[in-house]
Amino acid sequence: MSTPRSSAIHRAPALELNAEQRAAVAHDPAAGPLLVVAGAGTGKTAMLAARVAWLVRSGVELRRILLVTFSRRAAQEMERRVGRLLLEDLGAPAHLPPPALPWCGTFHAVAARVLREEAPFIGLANGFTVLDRGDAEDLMGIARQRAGLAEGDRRFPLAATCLAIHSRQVNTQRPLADLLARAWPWCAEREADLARLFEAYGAAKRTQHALDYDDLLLAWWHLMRTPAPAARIRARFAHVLVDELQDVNRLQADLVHALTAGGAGITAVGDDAQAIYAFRGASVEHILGFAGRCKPPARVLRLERNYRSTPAILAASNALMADAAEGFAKQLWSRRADGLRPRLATAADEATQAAGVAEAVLAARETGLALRRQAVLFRSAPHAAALEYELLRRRIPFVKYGGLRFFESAHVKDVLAVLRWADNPSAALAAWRAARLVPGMGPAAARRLLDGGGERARFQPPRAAAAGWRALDALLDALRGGALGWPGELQAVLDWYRPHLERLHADARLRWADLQQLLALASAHAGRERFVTELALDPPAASSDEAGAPLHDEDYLILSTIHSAKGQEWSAVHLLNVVDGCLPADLAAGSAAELEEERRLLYVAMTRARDQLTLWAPQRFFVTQQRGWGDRHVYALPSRFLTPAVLEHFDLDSCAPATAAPAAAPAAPQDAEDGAPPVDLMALLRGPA
DNA sequence: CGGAATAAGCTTTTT
DNA sequence: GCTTATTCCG
Repeated sequence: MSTPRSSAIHRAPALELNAEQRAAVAHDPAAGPLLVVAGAGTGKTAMLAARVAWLVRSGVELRRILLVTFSRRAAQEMERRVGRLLLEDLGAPAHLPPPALPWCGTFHAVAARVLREEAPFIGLANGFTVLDRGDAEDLMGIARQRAGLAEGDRRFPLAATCLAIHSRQVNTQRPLADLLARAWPWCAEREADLARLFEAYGAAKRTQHALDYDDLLLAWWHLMRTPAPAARIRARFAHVLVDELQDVNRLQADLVHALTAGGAGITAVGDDAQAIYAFRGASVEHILGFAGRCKPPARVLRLERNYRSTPAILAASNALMADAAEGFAKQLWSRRADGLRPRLATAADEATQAAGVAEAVLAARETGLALRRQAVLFRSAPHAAALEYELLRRRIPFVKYGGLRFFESAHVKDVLAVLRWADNPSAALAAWRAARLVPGMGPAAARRLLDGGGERARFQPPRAAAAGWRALDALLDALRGGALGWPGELQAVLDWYRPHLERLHADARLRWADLQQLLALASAHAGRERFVTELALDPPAASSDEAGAPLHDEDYLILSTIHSAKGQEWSAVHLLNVVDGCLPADLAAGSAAELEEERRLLYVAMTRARDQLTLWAPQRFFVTQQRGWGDRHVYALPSRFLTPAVLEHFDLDSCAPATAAPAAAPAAPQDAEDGAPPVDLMALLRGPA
């Protein structure tokens, strides 16, 4: 494995901006809106932060600046950077707490805040709850069952699919029939039923005063079309800065324009080459057409000097995008020293790939490159399964972003449901979930409870459930009593839940450990109410992120889906499964547009690397995930995006099969011996794989 | 009515 | 492997 050169590590200058960046930072808002097309690694975040600081310096109050970012992670980063710049401006010592950006967050988080303030004016319950995706799915599932759609000889799409269709419809504002024909052709004949189901779903949300993610945007949008509140909101923000404009959907784009008159005071930033959220209703047309939609048309500036990657990595990335269809033409360049050529490593199979990555990561660490400055990226979460196993076996600590989340596991949801129910007695979903944990309480009894408005006092449990019900009832009373304190309340729920956990799950021990983590996480929050609401909008991004707080003192490797890696950078990047079927993904290779998005995904992944980039291509796969193939393996070809013109920029080599490791083969369960550290196989089996 | 056992379909990416 | 529907038994 090649070694990194420590001298090759550069930081984008935080204070010195280049001419293009300076022009963007100091663009006079009075001269009209501004669009900055900023390529990967061109110091976009530094520029945005500097612009906020510049606005403040020119007399704008912080609370009149709205900064919409794509993820909560990006919002925090922005807050940190702006804070630092403002402190410098003040000449204040760096250890002082930086000033907070009061209006900085995702579209959804900002929407929730705006709606809370405006709720009384638009007939929305002030204490509305926000449904996370799991909640929304459950609710859709209940509506689906109630509507009787599940019966009969024809299958009806699953709750999750229904929700996806509904969400797409809301976010693109297009007719249902259109969407079905395009993306879910096998559901087309159920159009009428789906429409009926969505009605019922909407009604259920209304009676519960609950908003799902899409409703947050939709309600905000309606608000902006109502003169009085719209005027109030517009008056509140003098400047609107929008990051990642290429990943905005129709509703969000409309919101951006609605927030200002003709685009006055808008600064939008994005890169059409990094658009990777079409599946969520995003479309590049919003960035491509942005300037023209503003009155007067927005000024367009480009940032093309890359501060992040070596020319060797940039050349490969540029070559990849040279094959792409249209967009803003740009060619990234860098003044860094050439650096190592990117590497394309072929491996016999995924286990060999995993071993190769682990060895490369360790070798780099030996040369002084900390684990957290390296990352392993992949298209979808299961691709990392073999690697996770290998890292556990070798005791290499890691944190994984994306994929199945901690808060989506059944046991965590159970516990949270009890807390939510205590928090809001009319939270039907929470009650529905929590009540059925009591043995003897089935769907019929739970429905009876809900039909009675969820009122516990007047509910008669089935005789078999009497004792269990009394315990739950007492627990809820205790939670509402407020004498337990926080996180004592959670502790009480856990004590109550433990026997149920053991009754319901064979792997109760592991799940119990998760719940202990939940407890650790909870102590960082102020109280039950805050914990429950904050969790719906901002669940920790990684499975062991905040939950595994002790890990933060140590060094650990980053594993992340490409989507979750957006806006991040690492010195060394490994990209797994750069193979047809994985990248591009089978499911996404249907249309030319989808294929282009897969190409951009590869581009995003490659441009995360500062100094070293390795693409991996295993040749043989055990296809457990695909239907019809059973346990057989399949031979894969390198990704179709690796054309000869692209490969010119790579060094090719093949990774020998793992040396001493029959252990690495996923099909061999007999390797618990040989002095290797005990591996938590169950954790893996329970994981996203 | 409740619940265990069985059968069958379904699996990307995220706020 | 997961969820969901169905079947059968107490």
